Amino acid sequence: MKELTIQQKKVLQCIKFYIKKTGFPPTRADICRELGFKSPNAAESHLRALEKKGYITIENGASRGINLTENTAEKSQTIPVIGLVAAGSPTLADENIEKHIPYQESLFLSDFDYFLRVKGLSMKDAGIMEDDLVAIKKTSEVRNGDIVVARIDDEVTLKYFQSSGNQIKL
Amino acid sequence: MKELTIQQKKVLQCIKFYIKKTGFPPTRADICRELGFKSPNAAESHLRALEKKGYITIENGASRGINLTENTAEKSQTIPVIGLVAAGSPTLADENIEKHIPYQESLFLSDFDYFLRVKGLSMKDAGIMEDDLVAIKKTSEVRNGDIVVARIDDEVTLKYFQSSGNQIKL
DNA sequence: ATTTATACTGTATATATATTCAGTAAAATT
DNA sequence: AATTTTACTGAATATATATACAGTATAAAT
Repeated sequence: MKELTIQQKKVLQCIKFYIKKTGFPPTRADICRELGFKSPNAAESHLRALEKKGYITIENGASRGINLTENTAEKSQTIPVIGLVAAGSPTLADENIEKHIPYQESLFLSDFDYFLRVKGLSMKDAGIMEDDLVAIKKTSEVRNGDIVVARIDDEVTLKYFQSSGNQIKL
Repeated sequence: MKELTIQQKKVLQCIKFYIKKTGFPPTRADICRELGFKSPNAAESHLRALEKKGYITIENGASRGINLTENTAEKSQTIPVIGLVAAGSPTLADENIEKHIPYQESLFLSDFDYFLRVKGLSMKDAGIMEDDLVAIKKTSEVRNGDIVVARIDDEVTLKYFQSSGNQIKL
């Protein structure tokens, strides 16, 4: 992704801050007010630059039609731990988020969205044992041999992904 | 917090859905389009009712100035857990529901209707073990290879779905 | 019995807002 | 050296949008 200039970073920060504060994106005039610009075109130009560089998308014609791109959207500081299945212990099953672990980016090579606690031994051949934590990343591309959180008829389990022609084998 | 009417719930759901989809709140016209209203005042009235009952706040004069209240935004729905019974189809009847567990929409890519607790080891090759929870979605289309909740002679089990011509193989 | 809330249609309008056009000027890129 | 990008001011405008006003009708609350 292309680098941002200092001013563009300020505008992006301004958008994030505004959304956090009000719950909806700013207008051009709002950005001008926050950053001291005197012409709405100053904001407009920066927005188009941010769009061009892939940090935001703009819905043309719509007011406040600014949308942060996925990688731009602010990452939560803590990573939720979710129990995949609740076998046995009913006390733990009462909450599906077991806890939050503070997220330190440097600890992991790749980034991910949440931890999943493994129940059952279905993946023991892959070295994933019961109560292990699995880092899950939401993505749209899958390659053969990947271990995925599979949704079959909208049921959720961990599977190998194997696609051969039309068929998908799990 | 005051109870919402069915229509007001629909409007609130509509707002949530719109924000999730686009990243910013809907206009009155957007709500009308989504829910089939023919007058922007229909949306306006509902919004004012939702504001009065404390589910949203409205910034007067601002376009798309709708903000979900903390209570409204973080309110996690609960989904029922149903035990897989030997005979008869699983229903959402109260006597079949083991418990409700809090459900956070953002954690799963798709939505589903209820959890089913697995009894028996018929699907152990697919990695579905006893006491696992399976997320079930009520649907009318089934594809080959899907795992479905099958009912054969009043017995409910999980099966692979395999259709070849007229025959259905499980 | 009267008031209030719900649930709309339909019209109208002030203004909030995006967006274009015309400039100026410096910095970065080719 | 020429072009593009950055970084704005300032004015103008079409339209997107909130919002008020005038109705109709039913249900719920007081």
